[in-house]
Amino acid sequence: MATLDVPVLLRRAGLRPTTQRVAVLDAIAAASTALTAQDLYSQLRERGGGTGLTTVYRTLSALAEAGVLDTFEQAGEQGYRLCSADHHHHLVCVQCGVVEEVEGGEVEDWVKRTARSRRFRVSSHRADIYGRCRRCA
Amino acid sequence: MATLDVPVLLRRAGLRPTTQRVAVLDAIAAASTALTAQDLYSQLRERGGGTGLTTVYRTLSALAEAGVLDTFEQAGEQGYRLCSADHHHHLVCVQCGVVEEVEGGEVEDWVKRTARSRRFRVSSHRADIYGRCRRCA
DNA sequence: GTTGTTGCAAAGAATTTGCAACATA
DNA sequence: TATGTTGCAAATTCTTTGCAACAAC
Repeated sequence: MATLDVPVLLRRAGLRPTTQRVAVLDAIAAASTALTAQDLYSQLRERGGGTGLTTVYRTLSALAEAGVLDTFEQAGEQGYRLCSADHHHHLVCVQCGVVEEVEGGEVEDWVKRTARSRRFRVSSHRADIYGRCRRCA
Repeated sequence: MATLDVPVLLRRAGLRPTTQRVAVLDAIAAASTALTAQDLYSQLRERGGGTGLTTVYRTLSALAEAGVLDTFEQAGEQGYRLCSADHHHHLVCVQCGVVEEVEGGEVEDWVKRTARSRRFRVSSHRADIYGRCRRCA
């Protein structure tokens, strides 16, 4: 894994790298699954760092908005996962929750072709695969 | 559009075709966009039919579970849309909300190929395109 | 009659907002 | 110092549950 400079990532997103934000992003970066605001709040709280739930919510929204995090719906809650800057898709393990990024390949052609035939002006698309990962299968 | 027998659809889903359920499914069938439980509740209420919010929620969950409805996340709310029985994907207009079903085409190949290369056992997948429909573009 | 269904009121749960104290550039 | 940030408490909102009355088979 490439070294990750959390403070720089925050600055790039237009956010001051405060102690709390760094703690949130560090925790997300260390995870291989998507985490919810509540997950992060308990996790940070256990580790003693005093970060408020409100701050966790605000940090996550801002980072998702900035494209630093991908979002996933998980049983009525919003999950967040660190992601690469380039466009990508996901392989989500329904058992352990691990999320792997994968390239779109044929999906991108499908999007173009489909949009053209329906005269649809594409602004974005999303394609995810759910199942069991190598370890859980 | 093929004629739609709402009571039969309900029975197939293992639900008694009560007045309230028929009203809910009728309203969904008449819509070209995904509707939330709250949407449906107000709509049915305006039309005078007395259907409780609880019933709307319960009907929607049951129908989604039975595969009669597709679900979409819309700003923290769950949207529901009538769907065909066969596997399909969507074209969602971000302006007017219209949802069109489309076939997967290359997507299906991509899913197989990707899963194989990552040794992933697929249980489902989802691919949706967002943008402006013909009329809104 | 038996079993499924409804809907109110209350409970639950996630998320947002107001605002005064605080930290950073 | 000016502006961005925090976090508590309260408010919002969506959704679920308990339960007694009711409807369908």
